Amino acid sequence: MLIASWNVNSIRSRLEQVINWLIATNADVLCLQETKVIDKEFPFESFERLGYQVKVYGQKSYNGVAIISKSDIENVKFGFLDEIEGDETIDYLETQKRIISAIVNGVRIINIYVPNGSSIPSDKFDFKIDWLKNFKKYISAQQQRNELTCITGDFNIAPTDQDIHAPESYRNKIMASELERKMLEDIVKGRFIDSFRVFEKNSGFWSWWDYRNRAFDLNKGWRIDHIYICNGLLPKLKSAVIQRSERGNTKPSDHAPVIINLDLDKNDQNFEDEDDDFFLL
DNA sequence: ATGGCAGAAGCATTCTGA
Repeated sequence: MLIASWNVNSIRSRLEQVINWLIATNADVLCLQETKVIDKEFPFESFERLGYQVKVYGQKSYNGVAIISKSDIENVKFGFLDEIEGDETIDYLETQKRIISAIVNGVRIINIYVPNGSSIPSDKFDFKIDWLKNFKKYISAQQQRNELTCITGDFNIAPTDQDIHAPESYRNKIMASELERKMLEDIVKGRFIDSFRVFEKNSGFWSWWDYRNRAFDLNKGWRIDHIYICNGLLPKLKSAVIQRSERGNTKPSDHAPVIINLDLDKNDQNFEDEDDDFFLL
C-alpha cells in the first residue's frame, strides 16, 4: 500500500499536477494539506473518476486537509472534537481545519497540517504550541484503541539539524526551535517512527523549499513533511521517499510529496497477533 | 529589519504562508 502526503498549497491551483501524479504513482492513499477550499467546492469528481474516494475537512482560503483513497475510507474523524473533549482552547483551535483521520485497509491514518507559528515569540507561535499540546491529547486518546497508526502531514517542524540546509542560521527559530522539537519528540517517543529515517541517515533531503530567493534552484530546503508509523507497522515498511522532482514542475507547490510503501498482504490484514510487539521499540 | 514568491479574495491591495 502506497501512502503519500502532500501539502499542495491550494488543490484547485494544483489539480492537474496532482491528478497526473496520482495516475503516474498509482498511490493507494493520498493525504493533502492546505487544500484552501470549502468542502462543497473541492474537486471531488477529478478523483472519483479515477476510482478514488475523498474525505475533506476544509475552509475558505486557508488550511484544509483531505484523505483520498482507492479503498474504503472508514471511521472518519474530523478535527479534534471527534477524538477528544472540547474546551475553550479547542474551540479556538478548531476555527482552523487542520486534522482529519480515518481507517483505510485496517490502518488508522491521521493527516495533519500543523500551524507554522510565524515567529518566536508571537500569537501564532502560541497557537502552534496550543495545537501541539492538544494533538498530544488527541494521539493519547486515539492510542487507547490500539489501532495500527500512521501520522502523515506537514508538521512545520524540522525534527533535527540534519533536516535543515543551514541549521546554524535557524537556531531556535520557527520550525527549528528546541520547544517545537521537544513537543514533537514527546508525541512520537516510544510509539512512532519517522519512516524516512529508517532508510536515510544523512542530511541533504528536503520536502519544502521557499518560493523566494531561488531556494529550490539553490537547494536550500527543509524536511518538514513527515510520515510517522507506529512500531507495529515497521516490519511492513518497504520504502520511504521524498519525490523532489514534483517541486521542479511549472507552477509547483512549495512542498514535494512524501510517500511510503507498506507491505500489507491479505494474510496480515488482521494484526491481532502483533499486539504483543506493539509498544516494544 | 525587510523583502523575496505564491494563492485567495475580489478587482487594489491585503492577509497569510514557512
